[in-house]
Amino acid sequence: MFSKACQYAIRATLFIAQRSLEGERVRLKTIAKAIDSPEAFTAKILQQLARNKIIHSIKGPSGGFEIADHDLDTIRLIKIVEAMDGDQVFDGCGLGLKQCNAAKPCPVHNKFKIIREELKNMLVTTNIRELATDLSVGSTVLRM
Amino acid sequence: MFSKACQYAIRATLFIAQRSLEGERVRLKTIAKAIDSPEAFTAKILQQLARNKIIHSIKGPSGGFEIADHDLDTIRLIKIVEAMDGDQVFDGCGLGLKQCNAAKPCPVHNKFKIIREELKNMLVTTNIRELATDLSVGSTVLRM
DNA sequence: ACTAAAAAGGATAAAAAGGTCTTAATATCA
DNA sequence: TGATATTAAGACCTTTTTATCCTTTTTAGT
Repeated sequence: MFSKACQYAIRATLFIAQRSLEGERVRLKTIAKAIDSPEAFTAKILQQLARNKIIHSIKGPSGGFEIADHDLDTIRLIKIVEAMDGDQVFDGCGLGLKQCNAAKPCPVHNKFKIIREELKNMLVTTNIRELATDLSVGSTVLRM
Repeated sequence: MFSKACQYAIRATLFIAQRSLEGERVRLKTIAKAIDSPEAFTAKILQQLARNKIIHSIKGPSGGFEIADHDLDTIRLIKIVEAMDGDQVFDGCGLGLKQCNAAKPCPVHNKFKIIREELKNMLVTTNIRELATDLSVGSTVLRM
């Protein structure tokens, strides 16, 4: 469904969010260990998230990554997915047909449409605070 | 959502099905042109579909590909998707977590679950005759 | 100012996906 | 039976994705 980079990005964002709720800033190494991802690759992903204003990065000793409290409410899952994978997940034809649209639908157009719309809706309505809070309450882990 | 190979596979299968409805057998070249896919790559995909008993291949002059009439009803979209992409599309965690399940769900588990189930349900209930018939009735094309 | 700790960025490598080409196998038909 | 048309199969190439490594930049603390 999503690229590996996108999956790491969501896991990393949730972990940072959870720590940000507690007022803590986290370093790359900590994040990579926590979400069980390759450290160097994760660094690239965090850069991309920072460029897209999804997380905030601080250089230097005692630096790291954090998410401002008010961003926890405004940042939705879709923002992460779009930053990493673009929008071809929910837009575009399920069969890869460029000319497929409501006026000239491919045979599975309408069947896919419903699912894509639900997926998009879910991503648009889910914010980071909600997920991070769930994460803190439950015993769930972001590792593999 | 699906790999390119899977998209080509669905398009090819639908095209073959449509022709099979008319009692016609189609050659690789015809298929590749009809669905606008690279010929050599399509050949490989057709082999895979044949090995998975989704289509039937006939060698030699006047050979080609076809789908037996009764198969048009029994073959569902999911069979194609599973043959090409495996089952990680609807099974497996949206965040790539191996340990994620209902007992120990990741934060987005339940949100994804609904969508995955609907996707799977759609693929399980959609058969090839239905789609091929739609294709014949409408003016829609399988090309890009 | 100096040092150490952190992220940023560039170059490169490995793996997977996407795609091509050549040869073999098989079937038809003169 | 032999020539030919067609798919099958596997080797090979290309591009994209995933991943690593090394150097540079920034910054806090001393």
